[in-house]
Amino acid sequence: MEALTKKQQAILDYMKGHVSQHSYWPSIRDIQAKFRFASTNAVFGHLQALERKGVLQRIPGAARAYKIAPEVVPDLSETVITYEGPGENVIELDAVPFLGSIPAGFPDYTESSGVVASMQAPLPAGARRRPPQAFALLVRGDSMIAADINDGDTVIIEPGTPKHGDIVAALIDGETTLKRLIKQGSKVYLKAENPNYPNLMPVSSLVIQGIAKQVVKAI
Amino acid sequence: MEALTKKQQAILDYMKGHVSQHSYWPSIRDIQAKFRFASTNAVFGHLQALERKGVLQRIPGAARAYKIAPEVVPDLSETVITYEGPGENVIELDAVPFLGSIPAGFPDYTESSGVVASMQAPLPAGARRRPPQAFALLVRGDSMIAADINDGDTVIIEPGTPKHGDIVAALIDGETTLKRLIKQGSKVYLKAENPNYPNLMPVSSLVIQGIAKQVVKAI
DNA sequence: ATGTTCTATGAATGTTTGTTCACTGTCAAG
DNA sequence: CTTGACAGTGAACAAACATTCATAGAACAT
Repeated sequence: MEALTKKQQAILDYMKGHVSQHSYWPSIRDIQAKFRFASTNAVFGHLQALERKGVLQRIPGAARAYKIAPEVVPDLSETVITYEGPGENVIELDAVPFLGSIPAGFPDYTESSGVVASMQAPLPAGARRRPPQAFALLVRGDSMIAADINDGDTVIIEPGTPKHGDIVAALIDGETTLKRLIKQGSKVYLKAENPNYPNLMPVSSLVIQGIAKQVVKAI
Repeated sequence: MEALTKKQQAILDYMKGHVSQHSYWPSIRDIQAKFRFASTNAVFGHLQALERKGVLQRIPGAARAYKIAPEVVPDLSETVITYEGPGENVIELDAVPFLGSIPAGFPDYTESSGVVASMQAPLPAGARRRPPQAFALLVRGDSMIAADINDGDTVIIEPGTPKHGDIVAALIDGETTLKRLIKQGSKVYLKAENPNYPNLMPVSSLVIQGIAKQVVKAI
């Protein structure tokens, strides 16, 4: 499998995030607006590249119609992880499905803050039929650095309803972010664990993907 | 929640099945062709009705873009079911998620054979983020009558790779069917367990949703 | 130096697709 | 008998959308 360029990966990630959040694919113009292209043809070329490299299938002539190759989903079958499940039982997972990368930075401010812009939805479209209860994500960015979650680390995400103080994976504007959840009364904020970033980020409509339960440090 | 008419239910089911199988929504004209309407407006009216009744959300102006209300998913929380899991352990599930109805008949021949045409994809779009490993389906139709699976029964479906002779839930042409899987060499057939129906149904591209593991009889 | 690939702009085209309007028939309630 | 909700035909429109063509700068290997 030919490797993807940074922009191709970012576009693919955005598309996956859009599907996860909205349940339908973005149009070419949606992608164009997201990445601030001046021409739809820029997007078109990237989509062609994604299809040529075998990670995306376009349906000719149809609007907002794509498929994603299931094979793009890697896994952590080689890695043995002790995984703290709900309750007190510790499960030893030898094959936590690995479902992509995730940015810990602010999606829309990434370019000016030096955080890697690439992010990935936790559930690729081709593999969402019967996803596991828990999954692993690769962290990109440094906004969780104060929580000792750094670029390159792997985070185990478990579905569930998060409490105040939990580190959550949340979908905001089609992008997945990793942040600490702050509840103040009825208001919900996301807090980046990096002193260089603004502390509280008010969230109107956020979709919690899951709760970060364990971090596997990069070596 | 206002009740849906038969046709509305069928259209909603077809849309869900289409998303499950193709990963993108059907266009109005796709639905029109499926139900042999002479006018797109027939579909349009039904979609309006589905939205008015709160089970479907349309995105105005956008093509192939819909959302499904998560609340439409009922459950079996009241029912306690002993569920035979993989291996020999028997699990007592008190809340198997209930994900819709399924026809046991032939999707395209239903009108002439008296089988209820309504079917439903096992994973509604609004609830597919983190579906459970096992789920329950309501059986519609009588094509599995010889296997003592009748209209109104509930079947517990478990994901997995089926063997020859297993009763499976399979997606064919956007519709979910419940049939026995027959493997003859490299060829795969689906067999309806009803002497009134043609015995073997050759399948070119079928998507196995899961294997029927247990039947909860209707009372 | 030079061709090639990648990435992008800008404009144009033609199809797909949602949406609207006018009209008809059916069926049950008042 | 009438009214109104429901389901459908048929035609037409306008916006959304994918796609194509012409062009060009940057990076990079030959």
